[in-house]
Amino acid sequence: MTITRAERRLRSERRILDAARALFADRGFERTTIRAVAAAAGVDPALVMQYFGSKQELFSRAVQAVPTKEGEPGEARDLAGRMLETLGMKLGGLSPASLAMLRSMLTHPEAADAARTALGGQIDRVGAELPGDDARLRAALATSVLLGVTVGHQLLGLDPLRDAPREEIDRLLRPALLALLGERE
Amino acid sequence: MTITRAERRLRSERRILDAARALFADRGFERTTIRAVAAAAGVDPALVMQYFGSKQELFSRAVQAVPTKEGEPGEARDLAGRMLETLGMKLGGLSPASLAMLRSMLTHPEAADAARTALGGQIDRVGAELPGDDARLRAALATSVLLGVTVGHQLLGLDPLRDAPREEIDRLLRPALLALLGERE
DNA sequence: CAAATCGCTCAACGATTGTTGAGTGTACGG
DNA sequence: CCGTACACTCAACAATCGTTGAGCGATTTG
Repeated sequence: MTITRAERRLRSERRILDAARALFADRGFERTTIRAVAAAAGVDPALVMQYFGSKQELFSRAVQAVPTKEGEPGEARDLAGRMLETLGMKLGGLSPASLAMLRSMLTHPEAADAARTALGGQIDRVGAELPGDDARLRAALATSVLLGVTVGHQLLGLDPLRDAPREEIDRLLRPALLALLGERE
Repeated sequence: MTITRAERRLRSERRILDAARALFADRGFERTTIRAVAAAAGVDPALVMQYFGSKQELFSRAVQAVPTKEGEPGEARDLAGRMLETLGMKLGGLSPASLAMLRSMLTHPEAADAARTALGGQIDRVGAELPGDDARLRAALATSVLLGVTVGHQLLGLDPLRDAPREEIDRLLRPALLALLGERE
């Protein structure tokens, strides 16, 4: 029942990271102040600096995705289904870390780099499974399509998307994705 | 050859607006400082305030789209073609005003409102031309699809999209759009 | 031609921000 | 049980930001 010192530290660090993720996710990098993160974590602003060194470093740490365990429940077999899962169009939605990155990707250079890297990885992975010499372009378009729906749904909150059940979105999106990926499968 | 006083004022106002649009478009609202806008326009920061009242008001004015003349050259007849044109996937790309709005839409509340309004209008317009009771959802998805490609292409600069000629993107995107809009036409 | 008007600049204020260094109290190791 | 180490706070600094009010000089007006 006694809480060791190292444990206290880890606990504080996690509370700060959680608060930072939440704030970064719904206000973006610039509008999120270290003081606000500290307040939300019930901690002094100086402690945040002491643990993470700078606001930028805090952001980087907050955005680092918790390693997704391979072979999750819904595990889809076809490429389109896997893509729909990856970008959170199914199941419970995106992680706070991903949302934080997406929220700032248009206005914060480091977030843009992270987004380019993440999306680039997805593009390469999908492109490798497609035939033809426009495979990469098709993959990039398919990834951008899901990015757009995610942005419209999770970040902008477009009414028709917010109101629609996720399976309905999935159902309408799948044929479009298949058309993009080359009509095969 | 003499420049009247009113003319000088209009000229300065336009230079400020142009500079503001350019800076808002590539750094977003928060990272764009009034001092930077003034410097780019060759003017004192106080003048910007005097003309526009506040940074927010400057942003609103800078984002106001120049009224698009109806019936432009490329004038496409089918719905998919018109959508592709509207979101700048064809021709010369988006206006600086639109880019400025899109750049800030995830992090600046007023820009988000503007984006929701603009995209909502497009959704209504497209949805009105579709049959079925999921018309609005289909329209919202189609609009989000183009939003995603625009974001990936113009704002994030994803390599495969940057390198591809616009007609190629158009060619690959059209079947996907048609699949989303209901397979008709 | 005198006076009012107007485009425009200068200098500064107040608030907020990220960041820092000194200090405090308590768990820890010997 | 004592001294060290460490989690944590307090107070402040320096820079930057949006914003303001006074003032200058040229142009317009009567």
